Amino acid sequence: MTTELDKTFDPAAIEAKWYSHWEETGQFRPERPDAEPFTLVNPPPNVTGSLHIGHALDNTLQDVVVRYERLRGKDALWVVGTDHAGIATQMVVERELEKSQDKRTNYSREDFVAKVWEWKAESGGTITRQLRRLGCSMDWSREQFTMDPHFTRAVVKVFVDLYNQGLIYRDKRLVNWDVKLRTAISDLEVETHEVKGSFWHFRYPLADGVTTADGKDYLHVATTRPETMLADMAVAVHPADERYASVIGKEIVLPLTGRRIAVIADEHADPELGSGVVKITPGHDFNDFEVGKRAGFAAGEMLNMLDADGNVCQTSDGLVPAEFLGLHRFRRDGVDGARELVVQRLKEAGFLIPHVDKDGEEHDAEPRVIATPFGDRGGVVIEPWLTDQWYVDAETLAKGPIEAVKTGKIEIVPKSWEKTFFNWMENIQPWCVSRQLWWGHRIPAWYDEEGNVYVAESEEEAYAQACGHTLTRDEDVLDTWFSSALWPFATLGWPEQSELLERHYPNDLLISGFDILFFWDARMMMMGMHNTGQIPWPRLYLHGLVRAPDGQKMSKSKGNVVDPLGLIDKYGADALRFFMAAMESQGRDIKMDEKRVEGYRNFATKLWNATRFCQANGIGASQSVAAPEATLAVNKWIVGEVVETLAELDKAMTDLRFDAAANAVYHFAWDTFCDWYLELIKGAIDAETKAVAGWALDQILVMLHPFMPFITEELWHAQGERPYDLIVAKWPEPEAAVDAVAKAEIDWLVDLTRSIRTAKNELGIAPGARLAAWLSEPTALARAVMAGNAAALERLARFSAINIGTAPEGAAMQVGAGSDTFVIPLGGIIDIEAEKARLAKALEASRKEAKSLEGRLSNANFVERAKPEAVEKARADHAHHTAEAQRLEAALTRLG
RNA sequence: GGGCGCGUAGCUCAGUGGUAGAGCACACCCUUCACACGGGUGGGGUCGCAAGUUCAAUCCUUGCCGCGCCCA
Repeated sequence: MTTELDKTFDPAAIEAKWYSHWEETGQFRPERPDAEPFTLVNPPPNVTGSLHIGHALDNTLQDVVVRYERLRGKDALWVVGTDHAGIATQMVVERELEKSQDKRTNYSREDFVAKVWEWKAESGGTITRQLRRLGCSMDWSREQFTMDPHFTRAVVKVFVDLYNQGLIYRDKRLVNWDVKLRTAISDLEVETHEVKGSFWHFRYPLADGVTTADGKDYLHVATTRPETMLADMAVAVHPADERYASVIGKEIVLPLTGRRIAVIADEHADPELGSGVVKITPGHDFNDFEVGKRAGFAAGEMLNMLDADGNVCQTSDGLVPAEFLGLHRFRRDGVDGARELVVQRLKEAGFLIPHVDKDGEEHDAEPRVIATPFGDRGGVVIEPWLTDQWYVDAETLAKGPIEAVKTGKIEIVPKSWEKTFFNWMENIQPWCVSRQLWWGHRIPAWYDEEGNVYVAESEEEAYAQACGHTLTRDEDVLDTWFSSALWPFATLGWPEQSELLERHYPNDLLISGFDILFFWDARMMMMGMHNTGQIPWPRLYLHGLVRAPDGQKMSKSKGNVVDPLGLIDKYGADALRFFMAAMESQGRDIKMDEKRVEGYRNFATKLWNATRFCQANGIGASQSVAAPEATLAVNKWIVGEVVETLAELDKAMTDLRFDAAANAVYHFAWDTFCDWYLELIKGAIDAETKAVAGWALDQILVMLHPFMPFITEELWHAQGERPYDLIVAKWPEPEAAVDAVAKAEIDWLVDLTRSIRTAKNELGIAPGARLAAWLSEPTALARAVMAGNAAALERLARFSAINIGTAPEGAAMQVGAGSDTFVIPLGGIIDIEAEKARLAKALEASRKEAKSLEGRLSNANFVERAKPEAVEKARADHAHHTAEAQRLEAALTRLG
């Protein structure tokens, strides 16, 4: 029994119902112990996050894959969870506190962390609820969080193991310091932007009466960061720069501090740039740090003049004048900082070399565009800062993944990303993994009174190592990406060798945006291969960004973000999902196009109404997975069309061509099934046709289900009693082949129908007019169709009668189908000249084609050297067009 | 500066070594008993420019122009 459907399709009415049904009945991961496993892990969204359009794309693609594999009978597991997102989450909770004039430092670390957990319990589930609205079928019963106890154990073990293997170490070097968030960040979290700045020129006086070769008693240095001169430790010139050969090893008396610093030779100084002299501040510049090391300064000796907030502090030699202490590094909130004061004092003391512009005017500095590093979270200028941090030896860990991608053990789709991947991996820098935050995985390292470090999985073990020393635990936490890098295996229970892990690791595929290729994907490869000895997944699919309609990147500040939930409210989750899949053509960015989402909502409605038609005609749920027996050409034909569509769909899914897969089902459902099959069977729906039509509709529902899970599940049940829900139905197995004879007959019928419609339209005859047709010498094909599909033929072609024989003299319209020509007398109804013009136009087109093909075929080079298939096709096309031209000529002759 | 990618119908995008397709938009027709969130028909492209390879190039090669992204 079918359930009667409403006239209008309302997505909202069915979405919530089916989702909770699936989830409550455990169908996102049915028990399939004997089935082949299929595993996908979801890039864990930030626990602070809410669903944006990028998540909608990413998760739709994953859900399409998972539902597809589940329908194909696999033990499909889609791992889901959230990421504790260290900085982001801490910021959210700190902002909450600020609302009541409160702040983090009013609490103990333990109390603050407890507050974060409270926040998570109350507000951390937003995005997971939203993923449900999108219809995503992840296994919520095993939902994970990167700070779950078992996950934390995995993180600690990896840290300790890597430390013991010498792949994690503590080092004093420059880090990217975010002065707003007061933490180190990794180089990936730094974004370089070009900003307008200044370039100042100074005189650095030579000490002890030394002069340069050309008699100057100073060296000319230039800088975009004058404040750092308070911590200058040297001035460098190129060793081969003859201008300065005589002053190498001599000293400078640094203005303001009076510090005596040496002139050193280092290839970092480029003789071509400016004066060829550069100031060296090893404690505040990455290049200078390297120069400083080469000049013999140990990291511990390098001068530091800034505190964690970016304010000036006293250097270890105590030479920074008091008036600078406490000033911010540069102008902030309208208040001048150390930069401005340094320039002012140097100018007053005559050390500033003014910049003369092209109009001859003097300025303190030369305007310049400067590539400046900013923190991606805090948004402030990053300060290279000398601190002790923990580093992962990424270079060593990268070797396995590089090899895996090179040998094809890991395939990156689309392949064009491989070059980018290699370029980054082969030049990878030590990965700074410590963060000066309270929220996160605390680093399992303890220090004794003398500063010796003990790395252990627990405090007890650390004490055991420390032989009676009193220990203090490292204050820092780990980079969030350090833990999410373990996602493919720690979510499955690693380090325990559980059955789950055994079965589902390596995973089968990872789908992510290309923007996290380095942040996450590459690090999963490193951590996965190092810790488990196996690749995390054999395939990595990278998709692009969803852009605003005008092609711009969506951002809150631009105000051009499109809310996926709003689109779901308006058009339904199925429509949004179908849009995402249909637009995803391997890696290209997707421009938001709401009209297109609307179009897919229309598609859903079309399917809804097609089902209503079926119901009204006694077409219900199919009784078998295999195609029913068919004797009628239309039925044989539609079975064959299902077979072909299925092959197309499977091929597309194998290739991860989501657009091709979506379009294959769309085209079959709308064009083939609705526009032709249903029209062909109308008025002649016998038992066989009911069975075949019901089966064909079911195949649409199954094939479409990965893309549009809600409406398909609704219609699946509306069609009658079912042994199981669609979500766990059987993937089509028609056990039938394409019937070439049936196909030829239906193609002929379609061809005829189109020709008649076109002719009527061009001649201004009402489309519904029923006309008698004459066929003088029907082909075998025409006879077969007339015998087997008489009802459909009359219905679609709108014939009142088909007469075999010669048509009576007089005005007539002539239409072709295959090699047959129908003559349709239209005495008095049409303008003969109009019909002649119509035929003449068609004749011209056919002749032109035939001539072009003839030209090609008469070219000996083509016939001899082209592929045989190409020649064969050209011959066939030529024959067809020649015949068509003859047919049209005859038709014109007949009109006189 | 290095790397990657893009430029195909008005718009958004597929595509193939044998002279191009989809959706939307547009024009005209249709209140045909599933659907106007529909049906039918049609117009519209020198496939960025130039040279080369080839019997044949939108598809391959090179250069140029324009646009975007990543890295330094």
